Amino acid sequence: MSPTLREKTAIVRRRHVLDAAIRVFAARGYHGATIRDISSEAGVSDGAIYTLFENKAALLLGMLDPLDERGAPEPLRPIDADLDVQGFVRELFRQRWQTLTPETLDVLRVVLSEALVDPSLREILMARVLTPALTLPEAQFSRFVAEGRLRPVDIPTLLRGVTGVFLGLVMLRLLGDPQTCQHWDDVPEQMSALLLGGLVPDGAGGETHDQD
Amino acid sequence: MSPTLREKTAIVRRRHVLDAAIRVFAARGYHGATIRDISSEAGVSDGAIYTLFENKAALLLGMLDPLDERGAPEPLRPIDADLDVQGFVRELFRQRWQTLTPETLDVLRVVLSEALVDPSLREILMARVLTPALTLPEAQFSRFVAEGRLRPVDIPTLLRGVTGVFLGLVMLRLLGDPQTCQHWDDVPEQMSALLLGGLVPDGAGGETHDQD
Amino acid sequence: MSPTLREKTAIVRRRHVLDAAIRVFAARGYHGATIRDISSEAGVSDGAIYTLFENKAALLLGMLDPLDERGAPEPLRPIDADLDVQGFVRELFRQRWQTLTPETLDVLRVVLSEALVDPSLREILMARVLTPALTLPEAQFSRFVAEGRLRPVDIPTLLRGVTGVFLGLVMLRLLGDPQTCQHWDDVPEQMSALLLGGLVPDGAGGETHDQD
Amino acid sequence: MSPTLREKTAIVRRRHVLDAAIRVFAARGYHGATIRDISSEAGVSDGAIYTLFENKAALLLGMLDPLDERGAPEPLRPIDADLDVQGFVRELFRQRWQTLTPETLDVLRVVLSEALVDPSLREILMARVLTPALTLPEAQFSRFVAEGRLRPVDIPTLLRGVTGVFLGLVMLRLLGDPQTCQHWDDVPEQMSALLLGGLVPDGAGGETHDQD
DNA sequence: TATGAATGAGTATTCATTCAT
DNA sequence: GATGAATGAATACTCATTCAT
Repeated sequence: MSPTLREKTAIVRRRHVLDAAIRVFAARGYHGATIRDISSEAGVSDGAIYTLFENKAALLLGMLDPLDERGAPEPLRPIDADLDVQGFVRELFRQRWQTLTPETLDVLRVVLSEALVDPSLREILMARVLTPALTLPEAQFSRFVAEGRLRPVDIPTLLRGVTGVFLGLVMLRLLGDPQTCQHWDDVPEQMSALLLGGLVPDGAGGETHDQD
Repeated sequence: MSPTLREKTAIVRRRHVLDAAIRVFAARGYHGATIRDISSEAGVSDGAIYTLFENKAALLLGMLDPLDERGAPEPLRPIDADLDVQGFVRELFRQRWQTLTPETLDVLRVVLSEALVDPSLREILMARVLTPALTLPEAQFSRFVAEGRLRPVDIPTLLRGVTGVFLGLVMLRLLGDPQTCQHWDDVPEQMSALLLGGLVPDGAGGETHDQD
Repeated sequence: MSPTLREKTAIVRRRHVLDAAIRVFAARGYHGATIRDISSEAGVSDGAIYTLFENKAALLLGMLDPLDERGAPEPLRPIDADLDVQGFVRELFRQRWQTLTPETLDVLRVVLSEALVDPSLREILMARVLTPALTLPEAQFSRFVAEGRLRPVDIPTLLRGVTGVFLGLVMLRLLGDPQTCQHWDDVPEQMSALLLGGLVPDGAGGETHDQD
Repeated sequence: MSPTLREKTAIVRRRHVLDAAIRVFAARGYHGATIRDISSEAGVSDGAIYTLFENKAALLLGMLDPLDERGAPEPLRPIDADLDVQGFVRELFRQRWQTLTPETLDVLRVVLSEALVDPSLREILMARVLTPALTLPEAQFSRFVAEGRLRPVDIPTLLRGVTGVFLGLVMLRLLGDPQTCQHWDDVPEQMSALLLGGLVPDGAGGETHDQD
């Protein structure tokens, strides 16, 4: 065992193994990765994994913790109250994009992959990541509508749209769309602009949102 | 049995097994499903699967065929040329939603799950499904821009947005967001309205898309 | 696969594997024996074991079946009704000894070993082997007592004694007592004689069993 | 701490760990019990076990020591020389039964279980427990025969019978025969009576022991 | 000496795939 | 072609043992 590892406390060790697991899972998928793969990548023994995690599935769940730590708090950050709508939406996209570090994208790759076919993981992902993303900004949007600074759209629907764009573009990136990957840093600005201004030029008869 | 009929039988059998595979994969995931599960569901023997498909992975690839058959051709259908922008966008969303039969959603659940962690499947999915979706409507949108009926947005970016919303909402549905599941049939209309009109009321200073 | 094995039906195959398991378990103990050991001994693959038996424990339970087949029926055989006490007891011992083929002794070695520390196996052994041995001869002994041909001993106690001697001598043999192993075939006669006649010579004041 | 006390502590610790091991082995079996189980039960660390015992097997062997201490010395106790046969046999059974404390039964459960399938343990058990039990009373019985107070039976055979009954009834108890468990304290008296008096009433033609 | 975290060899079981019938 | 029993490689997990502190 290297001195570097030795001086690490259990929690650091745990984090170290988790990082290795994220890399390996992202590269081979949850099922394609063996405990041996992960322990090798982390530079520990097979058995050590099991002193830190209950089992292989716990490694997957453990990957969600940093997602909370880094992802969730951000949207909670009180966005400047007298921001205008444009500023708010742009800031929302920007914040969400900021959470998407390479490691977070690796986590999402694996967690989304498994959540699609594992109901229990799905519930956890829903409760810890998606539901916050779908509800926290509700208050702010409601205020904007009340103040007439936003078209009177259905807020939950709006949030599905906003989160949908975010999630969809993450998928496009994870699925390897070259254009999305290449212009990744511009995407939040582009998407907020798209959503804010709409497609139809003013006066072009674009009164299309009085449905519903 | 004539060779033609024999061959036809093979095709029908293949389709039959594929349908069973879709159900089983969707329920247990690709890795959680065994050949035995699938052969039981299809009412054939284990060995029979291997006369119809090279191996387990070929079942997964086979699931993409009907996606082509039903999904891809649709966007190709020449949308009425003198449709206005609103009509075109709405029709685009409607068509894509129409492809999302329960079976297609099952296919997407499994294929997206695997594509996230399997580069080779990713490429195939990209080539056969996503690239068409991201490029075919380009021409029409370009014409709209040229005619001044659409804000002068970057077309590829626009298509990432449109496809992103679509993909993101599919994800929200597959991940079990109750609101998305419940109002599934209203979503295309809501999303096209959102995209077309934008969030900012006319005259509210929403000139936000001159960035880039 | 050898032609010899090939022609065996599943039930014969099962028996074949069970025989191998008995040999291996007897040699290494239940826990010391690996599935690989058994499959090698039987000349089949690891996986084949699991098409014939639920799991390793089922191999152990399966070993009890022949014990029933060969062991239980014997004591049931209607022993000649007008046999005298001496004849009956001798016949009882002889029959029980007959069941103790080398293979049965191997089975007993393993089953007794595990039953001592596994309550569930204990129950099964009790129900299928010991209880019959402890109760079936009750009727005959009762008749002997009623006819005054047997001292008025407590029948259940007597049967514990008879079965105890049997079980104890099996243990002595299994534990390797040289004398017991060497004179194994004489043991039933010796023990029935011992039990029948008692230790104290007639008239030596040996009226010791009027207690109770 | 003086060397003596330190040493004493080690001995006490050893005994303490051994007691814990007996309880755990009896409950889960030798193979079902982990070092962790035992160290937890004893309230020491895993590593501490290995300062007191060479390895797991040494714990098993260690369990035999108290069996010597309590079990073996007893039969050696010079039984009153002018005891009559009945008294001697009864005393023999009583002494053996006295050694069967609950803890001794736990030890026997585990040791017999393992000895059945482990030749090396078998030899040790034979040398330290069974051989003494099978030979020590020989002298006394020989004298009785010489004095004509005992039928002229083969002494080694007689001792197999006596020890066999003992061992067999211990097995019946350990295997959970309800009757044996319930009347456990009466068993020595019953069995000595049975052996002493025989089954056949005097004068009923029970001259059955002139075999051999 | 005691600790208990780390080690890694060992194993029951699964399951994609084959192939004799 | 169809069958399904047999194959055996692959793998998560356990636990006796060690050793740095």
